[in-house]
Amino acid sequence: MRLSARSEYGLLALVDLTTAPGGSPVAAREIAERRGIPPAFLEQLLADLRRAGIVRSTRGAHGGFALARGASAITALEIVEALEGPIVPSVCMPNECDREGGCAAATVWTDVAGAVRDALGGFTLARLAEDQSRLDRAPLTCTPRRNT
Amino acid sequence: MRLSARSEYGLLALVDLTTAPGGSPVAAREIAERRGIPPAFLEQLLADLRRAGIVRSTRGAHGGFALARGASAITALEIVEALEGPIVPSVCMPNECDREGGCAAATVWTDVAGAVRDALGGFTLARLAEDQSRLDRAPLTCTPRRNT
DNA sequence: TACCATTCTGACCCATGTTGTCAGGTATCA
DNA sequence: TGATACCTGACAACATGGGTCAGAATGGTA
Repeated sequence: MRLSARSEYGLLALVDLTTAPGGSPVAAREIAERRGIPPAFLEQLLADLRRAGIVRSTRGAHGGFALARGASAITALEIVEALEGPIVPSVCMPNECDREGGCAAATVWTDVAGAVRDALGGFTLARLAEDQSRLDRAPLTCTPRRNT
Repeated sequence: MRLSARSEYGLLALVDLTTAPGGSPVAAREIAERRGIPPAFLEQLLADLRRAGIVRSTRGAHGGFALARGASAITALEIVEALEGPIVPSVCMPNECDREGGCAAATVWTDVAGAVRDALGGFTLARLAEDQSRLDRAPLTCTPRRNT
């Protein structure tokens, strides 16, 4: 029962973008270095976030990424779903279960999915960036599971 | 963001045990056949559930498994945690994050974990069994992701 | 126009986890 | 004593996740 590192990296990168001054784009490599994220991997994530309309990109020299909307209009739910697909805690969901009426387990998974969506939807990127800057002045280096 | 088939199978098997008459033990193979669960795999799950104190087993002829407690005293949370380990949605949880104060992402994962635990804790095995018998009279055959 | 910075895309690799299977051991009852 | 059924550990096949790499496309800048 866990989210992948994609969500972790994505949230960190977007918090980074939120604190970037003005609307000037930030290069992926710059974010990657600051946050300790593998650069090539981060590019993939940013591409997904762009396709989801969360981020906009400008190519060429002095290009990079910037938020497509205000940070208070972006929720953690959007980010996670953009990076991991829809929140579906099990294979046997109501409409995919072999049984017509669904089985009792399906109602459990539906409730869990709703709870997760509610929890994630309660966080805006603006709040996260605020929390972050309150947590520390030093550069953020939350580096989960780096293989040495 | 999903639970594995272990939880699915475990819930189905325990619902099956709940509706078993009296306290007489039910053989694992019997449950497996009725629910369409691979027998040897189910044995592993039942062993985990026994170690978690959710189920008690009696060996030998006419042996089998039965609930260790009343069905209203067993929650879906217990079952899922027994089969999949603790609900930890990400690697970077408060106490495991490299940063001392934790990063902003950690608070998100903590909230999500709490929401999932609450949702799962809201379901008792008794309610699930009741839901199930209300859903159908026919034998339950919720068979997720059978290969062919 | 030529060059460079940067995004973009797809293919690929490796480690790990999931979903089982199998063989044999052990306890209990008839 | 034999049949039944749990118990345990090893193992195999497959899917997924995490990450790398090469190269193409695009747009600023000199």
